[in-house]
Order: sequence, then C-alpha cells, then structure tokens
Amino acid sequence: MADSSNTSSSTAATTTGNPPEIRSWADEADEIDQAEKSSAANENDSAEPQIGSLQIDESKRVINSTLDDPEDSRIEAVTSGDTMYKSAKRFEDLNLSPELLKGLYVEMKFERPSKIQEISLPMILTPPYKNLIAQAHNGSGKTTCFVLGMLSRVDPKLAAPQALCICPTRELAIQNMEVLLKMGKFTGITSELAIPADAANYIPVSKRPPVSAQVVIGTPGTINKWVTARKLGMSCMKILVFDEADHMLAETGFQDDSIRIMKAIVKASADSQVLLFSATFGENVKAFVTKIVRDLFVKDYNQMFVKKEELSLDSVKQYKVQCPDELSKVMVIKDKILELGQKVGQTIIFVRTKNGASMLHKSLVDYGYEVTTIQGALKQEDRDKIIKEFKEGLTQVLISTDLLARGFDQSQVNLVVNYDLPVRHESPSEPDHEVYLHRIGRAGRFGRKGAIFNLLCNDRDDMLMSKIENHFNSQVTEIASWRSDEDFENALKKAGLL
DNA sequence: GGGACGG
Repeated sequence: MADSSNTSSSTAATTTGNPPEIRSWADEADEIDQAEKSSAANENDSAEPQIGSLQIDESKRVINSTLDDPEDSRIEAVTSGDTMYKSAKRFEDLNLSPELLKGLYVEMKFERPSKIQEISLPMILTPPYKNLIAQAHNGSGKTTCFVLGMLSRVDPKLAAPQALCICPTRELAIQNMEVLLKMGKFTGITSELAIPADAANYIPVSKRPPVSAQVVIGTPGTINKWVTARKLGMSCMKILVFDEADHMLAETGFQDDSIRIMKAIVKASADSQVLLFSATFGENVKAFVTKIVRDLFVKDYNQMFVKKEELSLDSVKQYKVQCPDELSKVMVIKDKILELGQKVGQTIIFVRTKNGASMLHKSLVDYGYEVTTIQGALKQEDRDKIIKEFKEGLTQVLISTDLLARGFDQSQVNLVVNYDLPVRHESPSEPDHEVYLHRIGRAGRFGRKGAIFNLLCNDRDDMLMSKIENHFNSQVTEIASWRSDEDFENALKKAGLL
C-alpha cells in the first residue's frame, strides 16, 4: 500500500546478468507465467519476437528473485542499457528536496516508499531519465508514484511547464491534481488543470494567457487545443505521464490526441522522458504501445510490472447472481445490496450506457432510495458536485458508466455491482477483461476488503461471466437465490465486510 | 458502448 510499506524484507532489484528473456508485462502475466515453461511463451516469442522484449544485446534483466514473503507482490523490473538502479528503501535515498520530503511525511503521511515506488522511482529519477512502462495494480499507489516523479523532476526556479500528465477523464485529472497539490504543498511548485471549462467560465483559447504553471494535468483534447494554440509551451518539458496509458494509446478517440501530444513533446524537447502507467496492458495494446515508444523516442525504455498471485482479485470477493429478468436485477440492488450495503460502506453500480444509468437511477429513486448518478453527458458542475458528495460520504450509492471504471479512488467503496457486465464494443459477445479488472479495482482499495456482485439475467450474461472466470482463472461464487437475504448476508460475511 | 475533442 502507498501510505506505509510493510516491514518484510524488501526486494532490491538485482542484476542477474542473464541474457534477457522475452517476457510479457501484461496483466495476464500470471497466467502466461504458469504456462510459459510449456508452450505459451514460445508461441508468443515466435509470433512476435520483439514484443515485451528488449533490445537483445544491450539489455539486462533485473528481477527481484529473493523474496521471502509469499504475501508480497512480485515486482519485476526490466531495464535496458547499462544504467544501474538501486532500489530506494527510504525517500532519503532519492535526492528529493527537503520541501518534497516534508510533503511526503507530513501531508501524505508516508513512512517509506511502497514496493512499486521503491523499484520505479530510481528508474524515473536516475539520469539519463529513461522512459518507463509501468504496470502497477489497482490501489498499489501508482498515482503517488508518478506524481512524485513529476514533482522531483521539476526545477522550482524555472517558471515554465516542465511536467505534463494526461488522463482519460476529467475526474481522474482532478483527482491526480489533488494528490499533486497535497504532496507538493511545501515545494511552491505551480500547477494547472487542463480540462474544458464549464460554460460560465469559458474563455476562448486565444484570449487566455500562456501557461506558466510548472506541472499541467489534464485531458487530451484540452491539452492539444492549448498546444496547438501555442498557449502550452513544450520547450521546457522534462516529463510526460500517461495515466491509464493502455487506454490512452489504444482507444480510438484518445489515440490520435495522445500521439499528437507525444510528437509535440519530442519535437520541442528531445530528451524528454515519458512514463506510461496502467493496471492493465492487454496483449494487443502492449505490442502497440511498445512500438509507439520505440518509434517516437530516441531513448529506449525500462519496464516494471507487478505480479500478484491473483491480481487484484484476491482482496475482494466476487459473486454472481442469477436474476430471472431485468426487474429482478433492480430488486436485488434495492432489497439486498442497498439494504445490506448501508452497513458496509459505499457502493458503485456500473452500467453499460448513459441511458441505462438514467433508467436504473429512476427506478431506484421511485422506490425511495437516495442514489446519485454520474455520466459524461452531465454538466461539469454536476459531475463535480456528485463526485464531491460521494467523496465526502454524503451519498452512499453511486451509479456510473465506465467513466469511473478507471482510477477513481475512494477508500470507502467496499461494494461494486456490475449491473451490466463489461463487453467489448467491437464484439459484444466478448467480455472486456481489462474493464472488468478496473471496475472491481474500485473496491478494496489498498488491500481493504471488498465484494463484487455481478448480476446476470440471460444466457449471454452467463457466457460472458464464464469467459471472465476462465480468463482470470478465478471462480466467481454463485449466490444460490436472488431472493434470499441470508445468502447475501453470508456473502458479505465471507468477504469480511460484516 | 463509454470516455476524450464543442463554444
């Protein structure tokens, strides 16, 4: 967890000197790993030899193989080139400014680097500042990791944009900015949020002054707009961070903007460093992302990935509920999940569409329940208000589209409901495993307890569910009867929530 | 389908 590392003996990155193996840093690494001695890895290798591997002759594999605590995540770092990295056991090992250290200890209340920080921060902060592709699990502290990276690399005396962070949603940009302000409180480092202004505060880009803030966090459209209008200068940029990088670089609609920003940075500031962070890097995405980094940046890149026996699937308990029809799904939410949920914390209910969100909202409100709903069609001020109320604990239940699937951090969320299972848009008979993982990652933050309820009401749902179970190789427990209060109570007890 | 570019 991010705020206080455990005390088990840590895992220094140690150079083995072995020739590099071709490895995957996808989140499915565990599966691949289990089978890799046999055929899986070989298949991968022969099909696409460059993927997930490094430039063969100049790379070294650095792996922490000396774990003595089976509870620990396994963190693997693959470095390229000759630079040696020493893991940071203490923040003092990182040459941070006293002001930043104070922020870490006093504001963030950190004691020492978390596992992923211990390994990745030296890779981020050691010259020649190589690019980094980092997979870190939900709730493992990846935000604090790249925020610290940005704050450390900014020169406080230079009043120009030096760090840029790009996020897939406005909410995530805002949330990351809040972490930055907190951690950087004593540094005097300036920052600006680059998201679209609401109608009331709208100023045409041509009429706004150039950005002088040292750190800019925002969404791709607005950032591009500012860059194109020459209001956001790239010449002093040292570090570019993509949060939810797989999504930003692979998804149509994000991809063009993201690549354009990358190109602008490379053009203006050749030695800039790019950090790609996500909990998931699917097979296809991984290939694509590595290719982009290779093509665009002169410098090569390091990789880090966190392996855990069952991903983030182990601290939260997953359930599935057979519901005979749509209405019974509403009944389950109303009579079981909301009633019991009151006792165990906050709940997020995920739906597939904005319309679905509105319909469910109306149903529950008509039954007299207090729920709020967030989706992208709302006005920004409403979005802000709903998030604020939820984060302050004023509302207990939040219905959301996949707007909140990624990155949303609210520690009181113990229950996640999939009213609709996540499906791939291009082939709706296939589940979206990455989105599933991100959604359930909203519960059980930083190792806390949590429960997931998947509501199924037809053969297609059954099929999707079983594909998800197979993919993650984890059995999802079936609730015997959707009508039984006792069944749901026991489920929450087993999840450690009652 | 969702999110990200609207002005």
